[in-house]
Amino acid sequence: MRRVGSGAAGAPAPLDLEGLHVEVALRLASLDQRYTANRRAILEAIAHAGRPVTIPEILERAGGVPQSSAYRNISVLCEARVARRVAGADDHGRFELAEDLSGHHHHHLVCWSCGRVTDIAAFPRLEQALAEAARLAASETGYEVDDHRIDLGGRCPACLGAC
Amino acid sequence: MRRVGSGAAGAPAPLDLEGLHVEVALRLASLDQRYTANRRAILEAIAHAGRPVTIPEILERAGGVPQSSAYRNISVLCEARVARRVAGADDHGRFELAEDLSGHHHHHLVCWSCGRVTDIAAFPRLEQALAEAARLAASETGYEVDDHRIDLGGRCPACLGAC
DNA sequence: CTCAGTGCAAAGGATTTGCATGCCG
DNA sequence: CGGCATGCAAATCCTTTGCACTGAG
Repeated sequence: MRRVGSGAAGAPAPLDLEGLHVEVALRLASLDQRYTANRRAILEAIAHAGRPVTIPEILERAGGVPQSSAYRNISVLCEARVARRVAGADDHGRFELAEDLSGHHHHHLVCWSCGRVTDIAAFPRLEQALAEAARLAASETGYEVDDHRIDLGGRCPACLGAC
Repeated sequence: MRRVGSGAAGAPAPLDLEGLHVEVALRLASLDQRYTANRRAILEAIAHAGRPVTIPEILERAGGVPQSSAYRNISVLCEARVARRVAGADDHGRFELAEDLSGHHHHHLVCWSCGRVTDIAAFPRLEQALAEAARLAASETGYEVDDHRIDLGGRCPACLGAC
């Protein structure tokens, strides 16, 4: 589990767990939701992964949380804008910490062979061009554009090796 | 490589169905696959949609094709690089014609409220910045990057109205 | 005490697969 | 002919839900 693009090994973005929990509790509270042990476990599993994780991965990392609770709580965390659902190569749910909590805007590098997803840092130039494109697209289509996703696709080193 | 159609910017390029079928047959043949009636029906359904469609939508448009055949054939068409799977707001499969067949590189505008996906034209500046980002990401991660996807997210006019 | 959260099990949907048959090459 | 493609049905897999129970406020 490594992050690409920011910080030293192990502790990339200054993830202040304590502050994180406080903020999460706050956001949950605003929806009249509690910050329970299960939710903490799931939140930490996601926060520590450093890349989008699937439900099975969350279950492994959050040990002891039943599947149904994981699904239910992930859903709550997403509603509270604490987590975010992202799509990988396959059509199975992957989740990551909300960007305003993880502290760094990033995009994804997806291996279309094994489905692995790696975070990559955002590029200012890219963001700028994208913002412009979003404005134009919004005015052309009438959509209210408030988010974007950039995924690069390819094959990861492991899959390249297994060629 | 061939390009089908000659459309001006904005309007969907008029699809040359005949040439399209020839090219598709060719790509299938290279995988020792036949271009059967079902596959034609599915291909045309996708080609005419002008935006990523779900399996149910394909079934409607391709009338008479059984679900299992649709799934199996979509899979084959994707392997043959004739179709492409794209992810929408939910985690259900959406498919579109390969870009080198539809003739215009584009991105997607996804409504996270109703799941609708609208094609939007690509922006040169964005593509350029993206290419640069891809190069850098590849060298940092060891991935072989050969594809990208940009999705803008927001709410479509209909959903904005239903607010 | 009350209500949100929990956990189990069963339900639901989408997607995949086994198998006998049909059709193209 | 031989093998790929087909259709149907059954199997799988991921995800959601119903319901009774537990725990925090």
